[in-house]
Amino acid sequence: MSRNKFNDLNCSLSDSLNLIGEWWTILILRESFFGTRRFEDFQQQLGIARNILTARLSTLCESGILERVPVKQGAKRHEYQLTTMGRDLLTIVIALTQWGDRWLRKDQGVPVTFIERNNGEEIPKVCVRAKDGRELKTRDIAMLPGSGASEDTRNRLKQIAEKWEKRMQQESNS
Amino acid sequence: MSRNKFNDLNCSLSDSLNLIGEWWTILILRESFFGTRRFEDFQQQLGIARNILTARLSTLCESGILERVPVKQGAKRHEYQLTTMGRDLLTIVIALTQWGDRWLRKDQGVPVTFIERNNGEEIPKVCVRAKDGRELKTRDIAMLPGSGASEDTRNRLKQIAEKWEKRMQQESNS
DNA sequence: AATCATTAGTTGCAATTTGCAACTTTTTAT
DNA sequence: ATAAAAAGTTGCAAATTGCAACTAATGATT
Repeated sequence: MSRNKFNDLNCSLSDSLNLIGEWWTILILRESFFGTRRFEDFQQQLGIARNILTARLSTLCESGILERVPVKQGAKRHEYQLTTMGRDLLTIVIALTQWGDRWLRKDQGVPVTFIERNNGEEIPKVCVRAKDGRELKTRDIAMLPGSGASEDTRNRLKQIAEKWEKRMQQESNS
Repeated sequence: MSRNKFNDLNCSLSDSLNLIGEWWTILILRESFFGTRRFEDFQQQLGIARNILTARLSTLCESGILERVPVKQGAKRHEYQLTTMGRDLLTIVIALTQWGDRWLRKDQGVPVTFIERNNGEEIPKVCVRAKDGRELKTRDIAMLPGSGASEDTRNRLKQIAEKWEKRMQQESNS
């Protein structure tokens, strides 16, 4: 059977993963952020199979994350460039990299450091923050149905909230 | 041939993706953040095949993102709970969800809104920020070799920097 | 203690996906 | 004009995924 494209979950997370959750896709995006634009360069930097690269680049273009741009005026050959939508994935690329740095490189040391180009200051940890900049953890966050919530989503969120209540009570009793 | 476990790229991003980049893994983690702990509940909520769920939960436990905890004192049956390492992935789950909200739900409306549990305020956009809270974009960020950089990494970073210089010059000339 | 339902997996098989390498077709460079 | 590089495409073998049926424990009920 075909790989479920996570559809029925009424969650933007599944939608995102349908577009960028495939093998190689995020590494291709990382290369894009590094300035790589040409098929051959992606292929050599990543060592990805050419047919897979073709497929991924096509999906990324179709979904509006990359766009094909002529190499120069009127040329038929093209480059793959990040769109605004694609550049907005920077957060995710950096967050994943930082997480790997923190948890998988404890001993070996960090391979790459991100700094601000202006002043050379190290980029702080990307994390969920309140308006005032405090880092928020799981238990600081709750969920409400949004404007596009289905009946299913509403029910699920209610369930989750109740379960959470119950757990908090248990904890305070013990 | 086996799926390349992106090894030779000396980048924490590839390491992260090796652990959480597989199909279903991030959705399983989302369920964990929602409070799901039992095999059967993951299975029903996600509709994932049981063998795949088994495989993913095992990988997640082996890599220290989840841990198996007895359901109660001395019970042999267990639950899957996020570790600190796992909870630190909240950033990524929320960032991916928000990205989907922004770019894939323009019309339909957002299914779920994240708020602060304390005060009900909406959670701001997760993004790369400077210390003072400014959102940083791709061009505000540069990379330096870190303490664990291989010779290859150093060379690559040098290349990238040079390429960037060149591009900036071209832009200023035109 | 015996029976039954639930939970948590396992197994086998069919359908997809991936990787590799060789081949084609345009462009670009000399 | 010729050669080399760029950008894919194609065919086939190997690996992964999904499904459904099966098994083995636990927990609940009588």
